[in-house]
Amino acid sequence: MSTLKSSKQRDAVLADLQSRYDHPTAEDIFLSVKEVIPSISLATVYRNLKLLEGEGLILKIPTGDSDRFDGHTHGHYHLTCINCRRVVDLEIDPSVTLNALPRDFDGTVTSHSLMFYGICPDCKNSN
Amino acid sequence: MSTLKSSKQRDAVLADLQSRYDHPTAEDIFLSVKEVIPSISLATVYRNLKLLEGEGLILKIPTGDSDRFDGHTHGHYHLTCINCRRVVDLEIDPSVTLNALPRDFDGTVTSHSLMFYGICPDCKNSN
DNA sequence: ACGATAATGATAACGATTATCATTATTAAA
DNA sequence: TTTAATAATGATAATCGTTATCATTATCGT
Repeated sequence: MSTLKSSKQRDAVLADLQSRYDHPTAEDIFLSVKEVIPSISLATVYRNLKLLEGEGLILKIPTGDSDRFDGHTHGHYHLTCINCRRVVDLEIDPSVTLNALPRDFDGTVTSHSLMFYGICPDCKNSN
Repeated sequence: MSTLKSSKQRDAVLADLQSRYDHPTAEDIFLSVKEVIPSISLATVYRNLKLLEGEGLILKIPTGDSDRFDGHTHGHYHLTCINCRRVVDLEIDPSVTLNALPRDFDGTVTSHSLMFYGICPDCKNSN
């Protein structure tokens, strides 16, 4: 299979993502990295975001509208603001139980959704 | 403001969603409801999914690819299969803590993400 | 029935993301 | 250090999911 070769564009995308604590879209990252590498193409940003996600170096956050990305992969959670559509970090004590998840913090929580990723029973049993 | 009028198309979309336990895309629902109302348009399905979601009668599940929908709004969770891309239900004891979320059930869990919805601190403080 | 307007079906338009392709950069080996 | 193989790039076309438009039809209170 193909082996990864280094590129300054990919390094710059990763560096940008690791330096910020908002949750930018691909377009946001493109505009930001463009200041450092003016010739970079939006397609290159998308390509490298996908590669970096595959490497486990960044996280893709599906939101219903444009995907957001996060350069910090340690366990933490997010809140999507239903007013401004921003995605902000939310630190939660991991000893809290599901039925006691925050309804209230510095902002206001109205609901939550929990998605697991893995192998479904059907796929697991048909190998 | 505008008041909702009943329509058999909307009723059919809701009935379809409430009768099934997979997590169909808008296209899936379109094909299924088409068997009952052959003249229905894909646009009508999208329109009504949005209306029903606004009414709180169904749930939209963002997944990174096409959105999925769920006609069962009681508290339960989902697993996205990274192999077949299906979304399946996952019942979890609500007394479990975040740091003890399942790594294992009938299938296999490799990771999870928790998204909250509400008002972010900035929006809350600038009203 | 009637009038106001919400809902429909058909389809064009849109925005986000991916594919294509000719060119350039990286890498390991000669 | 050339060279050959191939991964990565930039530009842009294509795709795909979803939304907007618009003329027509259905619903509902009067």
